[in-house]
Amino acid sequence: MPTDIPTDLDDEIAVLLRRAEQRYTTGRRRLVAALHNGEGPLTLGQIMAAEPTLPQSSVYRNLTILEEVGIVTRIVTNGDFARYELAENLTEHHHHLICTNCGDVADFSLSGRVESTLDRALAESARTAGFTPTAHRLDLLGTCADCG
Amino acid sequence: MPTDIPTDLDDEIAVLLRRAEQRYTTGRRRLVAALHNGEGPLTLGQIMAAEPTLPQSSVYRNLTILEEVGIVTRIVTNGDFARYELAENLTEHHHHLICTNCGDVADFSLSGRVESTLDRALAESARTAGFTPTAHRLDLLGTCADCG
DNA sequence: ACCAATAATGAGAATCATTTCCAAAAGTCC
DNA sequence: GGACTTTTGGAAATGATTCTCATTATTGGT
Repeated sequence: MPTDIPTDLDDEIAVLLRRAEQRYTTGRRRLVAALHNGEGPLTLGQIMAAEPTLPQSSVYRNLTILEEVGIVTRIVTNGDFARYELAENLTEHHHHLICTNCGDVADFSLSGRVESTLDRALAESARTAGFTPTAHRLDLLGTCADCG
Repeated sequence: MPTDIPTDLDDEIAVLLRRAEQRYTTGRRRLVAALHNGEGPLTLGQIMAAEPTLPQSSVYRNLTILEEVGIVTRIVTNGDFARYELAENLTEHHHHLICTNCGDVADFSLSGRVESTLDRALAESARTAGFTPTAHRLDLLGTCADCG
């Protein structure tokens, strides 16, 4: 479980934090590492399992700060707790497979062709509604491989 | 504010409830009416504003029951509270415009052509991941007309 | 319509993920 | 190194949602 972050990702995060006058402390780096290591967005419990010595209150606080700075995205799928992942600026545009049985969430991507068809259609719908879009979010609900 | 439900919708809901050995009481009908009247998914507060005499605990309890029966869908966009709307079986397939400023949620739809392009692409992604899809969920995030 | 049996209601208490407090520890800058 | 500012961590507070349980409504049989 080497909590490693690629150097360029680490640097990018350092810049974002500095720009917001926030420090890139050891605890925050370990938190980022846990998110980077996980496949798909993680619950608080999963983060704490990966980094058991980080205190809960600090994890919550830092997740909030990292979200404000644009390093972390908080998502609420449907269950009782939130999940956190690195923001798309720092990773790649992707979507989520949400298992309605066990609650687990995995990532997937669509082809660029489908994405742009979608983006065009969404832009059109937004314009009609006088809505200024900044991002979209697409989830597929169903049963994951483990839940058969 | 005539809390009216179209007869066929009302009948359909009655059938779903009876099938689940649940009663279609006055309180539940008023709850359904509030959801039907609202444009877009409503928070508990918005429901209570529309039907101030319904007690909170009953609203919560009935929302849960109606969700289990497949009459209501609970969605959590990102804020601190859940929102509720009539299930798609009873309405029409649609998506949500989520204002990241004021938190309000409005409905919109895509053309059948875009929807089927999307469905095909999603089915393919799901198969690759060994995932059995049952539905998809697509949100557009941004700023609503009111928030300029 | 009336009765017994069963399900739903309502007011408040309990739950639990998340936030907040604040004194102690760490980082920053000169 | 020292003063200053930010972060930390443990524990207490918050607040949306859920549960409890005595009371009330609804149903089906007669």
